[in-house]
Amino acid sequence: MTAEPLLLITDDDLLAQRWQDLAPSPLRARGIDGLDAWRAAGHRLVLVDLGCARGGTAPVWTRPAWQRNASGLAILAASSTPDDDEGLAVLNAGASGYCHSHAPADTLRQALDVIASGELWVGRALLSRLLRLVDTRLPRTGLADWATPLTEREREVAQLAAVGDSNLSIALALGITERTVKAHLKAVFEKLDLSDRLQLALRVHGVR
Amino acid sequence: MTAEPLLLITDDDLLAQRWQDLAPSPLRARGIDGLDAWRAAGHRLVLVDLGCARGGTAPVWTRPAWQRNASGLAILAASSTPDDDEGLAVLNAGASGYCHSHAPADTLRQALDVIASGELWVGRALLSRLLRLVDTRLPRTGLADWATPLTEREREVAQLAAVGDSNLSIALALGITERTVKAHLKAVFEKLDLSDRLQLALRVHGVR
DNA sequence: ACGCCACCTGTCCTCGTGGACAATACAGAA
DNA sequence: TTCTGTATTGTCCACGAGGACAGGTGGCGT
Repeated sequence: MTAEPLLLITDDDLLAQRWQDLAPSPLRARGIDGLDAWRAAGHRLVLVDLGCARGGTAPVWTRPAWQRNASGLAILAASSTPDDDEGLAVLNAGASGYCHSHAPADTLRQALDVIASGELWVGRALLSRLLRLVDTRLPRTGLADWATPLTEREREVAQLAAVGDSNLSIALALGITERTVKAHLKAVFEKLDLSDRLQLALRVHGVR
Repeated sequence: MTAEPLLLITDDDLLAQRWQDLAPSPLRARGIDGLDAWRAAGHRLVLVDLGCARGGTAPVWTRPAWQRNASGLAILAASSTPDDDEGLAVLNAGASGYCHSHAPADTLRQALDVIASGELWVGRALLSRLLRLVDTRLPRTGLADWATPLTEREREVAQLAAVGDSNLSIALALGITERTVKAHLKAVFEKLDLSDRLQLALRVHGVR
């Protein structure tokens, strides 16, 4: 539960006080440059107030310090005036989450837990808007392509293999023998004319 | 922490067993009709396996029992063969979350926590795809992302490995020894915290 | 009843992969 | 000049993957 070291970035003293209890003993920085040192220290979890010097200067997520480190960090971006477009921009810039900076402590803590575990966190409002947007202009084919020649079971096995699961873990997940997994995968490889699971992963995930 | 009563809906006994530890003493139902009684009892939290009678019949989320109750419940829909379109459909049908039915227990528990608190849960893979779909300008971030901590040579090797080349063919392509390729890849795995070339391929190609 | 197919399992065997342990050469920085 | 980082190569080893055999069950349609 947010046991990981947390870095708070805001130049708003009141906000810093509100955030103080989110983790055992969070560190405080006023500028985004603290990111470099934070990452160098081997830490990942960051809560940054987008209100930091917003007026006038370029948005925080376009600064060098952000660009350099966003990839390796789990950054929860918080805004006191949440706005869907800002959320999209900051998420696309590598942040792991976007929320209201004055959200309840429980909500913030949960969001931090989620991004600390490697997932993404997007609030109800923005997320449901995303869903509505995508729903209107439905994506393209998707599944029917690689999955069509496969049986149900082969699809399941292929799906798991394509995200890097080993034969054994697939077997345990599906309650069958490792040998059987191999048999299914062999059929998958033949049907899709693939050489190994890496090629399968590329095919399943639409690479090329 | 998922203290709320939880209803498991699946006709897969193995899955039910895997899910048994998600909450103190979860209830089990084999069909979606249990939803009515569950809501009548004043409960909200549900984990439903979309594999329930999928073949042939209409998708679970179009059945009457679902339509009647989805709004008042916090439903986490799980699929053994996750597919973006299915995810979108089920979320638009009122589910609060969509995930892989064989996801690690910790992940499932976290997802349940999130939807129990009234938020929505969408896995990293689907969510990042949503973001990409909505915001069409995304190229720069993806490129320098995984490559930043790597040296020039490591990047070259990683690039080739990520499209399925064997160590030997990479060696031939770069005019070095297979052993050297291994050394570079070892460094790549360490720097990017990856276990093998399949994970590398997924990272390089922006999956998750 | 017979054949087809999906699903499941077993034992070998070969090979690529990734890690451990070790070493050389060369660049630029302190 | 020493030191650190990059690039290079070597041997040995354990493990998983995939192929090549060779089966077993149950459903389903002709």
